[in-house]
Amino acid sequence: MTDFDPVPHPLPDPLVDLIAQRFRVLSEPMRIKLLDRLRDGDASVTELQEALGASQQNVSKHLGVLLSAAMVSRTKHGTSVRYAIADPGVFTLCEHVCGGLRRQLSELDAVLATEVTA
Amino acid sequence: MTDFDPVPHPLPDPLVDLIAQRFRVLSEPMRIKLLDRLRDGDASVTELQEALGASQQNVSKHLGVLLSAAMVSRTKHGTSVRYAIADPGVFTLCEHVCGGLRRQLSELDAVLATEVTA
DNA sequence: GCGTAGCACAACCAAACAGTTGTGCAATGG
DNA sequence: CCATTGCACAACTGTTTGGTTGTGCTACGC
Repeated sequence: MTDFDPVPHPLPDPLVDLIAQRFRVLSEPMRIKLLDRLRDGDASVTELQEALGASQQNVSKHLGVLLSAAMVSRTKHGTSVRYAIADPGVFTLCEHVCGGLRRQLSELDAVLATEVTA
Repeated sequence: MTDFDPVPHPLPDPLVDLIAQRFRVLSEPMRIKLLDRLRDGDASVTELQEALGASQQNVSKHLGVLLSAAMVSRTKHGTSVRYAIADPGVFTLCEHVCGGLRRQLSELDAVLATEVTA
């Protein structure tokens, strides 16, 4: 259940589109911030709005995108609505990206170092 | 060198922007296809163009984006230019995305199954 | 040199998208 | 009931961006 077949290669077109679409969902700073905030636990739209300092409509809109991608879950709770992380895998992705960024910085440092040494 | 500090939380704004920017680079099907093709080894613009069935200018443009993100490397080789994967980490990312997609499909199947059983 | 092949750059167009404004709607408290 | 709170939907706007077209530039073969 947790181990999968290797990813096909070359990637079939429909899969390519799905992958790109997934990345696109994560390509907005506000959505990253929302996910990062939800890492502390579920929250209402109002709470997220205050945490990010954005308009209520904008927050709702981005939450809608995340919900469509099934990255968050939506639960009506009285007069309020609580959003929560539905796919913790997104954090793994972010960590890998951060790792990649650090790698690039390290390489840049190395290049600059040799540059100076030379 | 290969193990890093944990990712800070909450994510500082500049880092959020970097992460989102990185994801944005990967949010285009054509760029995913280019990376997938380069997985077989380095290639010239013309080769990539023929492999993807796209225009030369468009391929060059997307390669430029990938190059700016340091995901590919560019090497002049005679009258031709060879592009190659510079950051193999992108494939890890793609695999994680694929894994997430499969998880979602599995869950969907499970839901449908209980739906039928009920 | 001269024509050609390989590639990148700039200008343009159309589509997608983020953000705001305005509004509708459901649930709660008085 | 009625006003208020919490949220989502729709329309609009400015910006971004993917793709095309046109062009310049560099390296090679003749």
